[in-house]
Amino acid sequence: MARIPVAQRRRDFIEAAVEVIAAHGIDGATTRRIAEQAKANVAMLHYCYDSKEDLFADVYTFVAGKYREVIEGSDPHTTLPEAARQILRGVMECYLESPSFTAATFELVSWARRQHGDRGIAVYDQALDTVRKALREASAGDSVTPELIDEVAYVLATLADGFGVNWLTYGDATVARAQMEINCSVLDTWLTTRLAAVPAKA
Amino acid sequence: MARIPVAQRRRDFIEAAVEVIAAHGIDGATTRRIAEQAKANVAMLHYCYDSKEDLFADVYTFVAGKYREVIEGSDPHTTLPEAARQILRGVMECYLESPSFTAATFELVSWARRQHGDRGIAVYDQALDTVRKALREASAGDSVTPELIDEVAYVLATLADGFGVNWLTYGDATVARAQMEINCSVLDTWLTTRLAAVPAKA
DNA sequence: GCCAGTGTTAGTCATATGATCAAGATCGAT
DNA sequence: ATCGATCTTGATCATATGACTAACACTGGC
Repeated sequence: MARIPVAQRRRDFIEAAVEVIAAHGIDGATTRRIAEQAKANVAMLHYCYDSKEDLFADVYTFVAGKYREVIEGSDPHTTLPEAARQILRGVMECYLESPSFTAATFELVSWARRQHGDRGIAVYDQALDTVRKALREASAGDSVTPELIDEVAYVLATLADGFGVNWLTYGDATVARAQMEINCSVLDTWLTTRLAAVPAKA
Repeated sequence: MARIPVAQRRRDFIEAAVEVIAAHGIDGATTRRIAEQAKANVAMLHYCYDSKEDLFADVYTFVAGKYREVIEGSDPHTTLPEAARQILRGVMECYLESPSFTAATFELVSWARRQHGDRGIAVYDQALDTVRKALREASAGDSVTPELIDEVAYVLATLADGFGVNWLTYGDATVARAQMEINCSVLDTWLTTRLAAVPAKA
């Protein structure tokens, strides 16, 4: 009987939950399945968490945290277009790296829309906000309008989401890599044109 | 007691199913809920359809049909960029017009990924294929490589999917309209640059 | 008044769920 | 070696919900 401290067990359950949500959807993510995935047992799950809800709360913060990590990971001392590029690439790379994370996130957001519960929308919202903040910091010098920041953030989200849906649907990493490049070039061409339209608006 | 012929009833059930799938996900789309939404009862559903599966089959073809309709709706005698523009706008307009259809489609595709069952992926696949065909027809004269067609089709899908996710998540039609315009301009700038790179490749 | 198509009520049966418990196993400090 | 705290387990509960059905009731044309 391998004795594992509760803290580690909790982490295991969170990871397992992500995996199960990716594979079976939120509704299919039952305590039994999660326990099995975590190589534990239903009673163990309730030993670590009072309820399924409690576990899921941890899953939300885990997912949100990973987004923050990836988005803030880009170096802050750069230009707006460079920051945008890095964020988009970072997120897509992260999706590519972990299909389960990607799928779980999409399930979460989709589930949040159905329920009125705002936790899942919060994930999307927080991520977008982090993006905006990062973009704002990168373009600190060249007074850029908040509207433009919003626009860039939205385009980033769109390209990342579109990439995610396609990658999840087809599941072919080679194809996905190619499409990652396409998305980057789409962002690039649009950004140059868009920024040229508002040139160094002092 | 309003007597309604079976054919009409079937149509009602299909529409009801779309609504329920949008609101509760595929797993939450139970016969009870669908029947209730269709202002009928479970037994009536089984009077029109042998099984839930049978009804769902009709739902798939309904959704796939709507995509084909929208995509092929654009007039065929035009240029590649114009066709691309029209398709993207058409699809986004269609999403905007019917959130339930949009949500149901995304649920379907997501569900298809989870199951191994290919029916949902088929919807995505068919739609992409229809797009490719439409683009090919539009650019019939100016010998365009199949690779370029694929690329444009993918970008269209990405922008449409990204739009869909955002629109579903926030549900604000005013915002969505603005973002529709942004997506169109993204497509435009990218397409011009992309096509300029391969100028009239005779 | 009959009969085929249409509509309803009230169930059956099977399965899966989240949650909990009592009992045991293991460990670390004393 | 012992003892309390920490982990682990299989079994069980109460309940909800699912798809599907059987048997009966209404309607309207003939």
